[in-house]
Amino acid sequence: MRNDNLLTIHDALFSHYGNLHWWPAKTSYEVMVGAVLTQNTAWGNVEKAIANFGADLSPETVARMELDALKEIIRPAGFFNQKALYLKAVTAWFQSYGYDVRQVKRQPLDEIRAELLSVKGIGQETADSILLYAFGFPTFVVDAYTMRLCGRFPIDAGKTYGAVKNYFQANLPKSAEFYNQFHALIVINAKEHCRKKPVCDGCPLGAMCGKRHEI
DNA sequence: CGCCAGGGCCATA
DNA sequence: TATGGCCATGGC
Repeated sequence: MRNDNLLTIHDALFSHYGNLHWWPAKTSYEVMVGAVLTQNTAWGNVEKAIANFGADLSPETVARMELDALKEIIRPAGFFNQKALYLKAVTAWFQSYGYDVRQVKRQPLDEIRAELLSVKGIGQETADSILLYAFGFPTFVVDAYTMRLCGRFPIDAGKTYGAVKNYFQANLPKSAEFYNQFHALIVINAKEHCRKKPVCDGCPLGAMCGKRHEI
């Protein structure tokens, strides 16, 4: 086995979980909101917050809403004082494109990414999540699950966000669809098996994992 | 009960 | 550049 080959890992996960067609959201804007709300937060809590918006989770609504009202809606997602400000900020950024997904997609990836990183509350992971899952840009998302995977496998992907992201992008087909799918597979497997406290029984990566026998 | 979850900001050295 | 403290809820 070539355990330095990310494709080996991807193929094993894909064989097990199949095509996930992922990120649980109906609209691009909902992806943006979810990306902010899930910062260091369990997705189940994000779902409660999303549900509190009711049928009207639109950028226009959030832009118009009183800050205190927004805080109450997103309270279940935690860190609501900051996240309410973050949602206002990213919504204002989206407004500069007329809330038009097509306008955003027309811009160069590097420019859009730099813009998002300048928005309060949007760090590298949140930016890449929005770029990939809301707008379909080919940029790989490095999250805690990805870092954990790298830590447990005998691969030298680097330590910083940028290093790991570059490693993935250098060793995978440059495709938004592929990045989307692979990251989704990493998340699913991290939740089911590659937890902080590992559940190795039945893990599709099995013997590939360098820490498999050290637990 | 304590631990943890799909981070990011800010102050400090 | 690189740590450390802080933010908050809900599931287990």
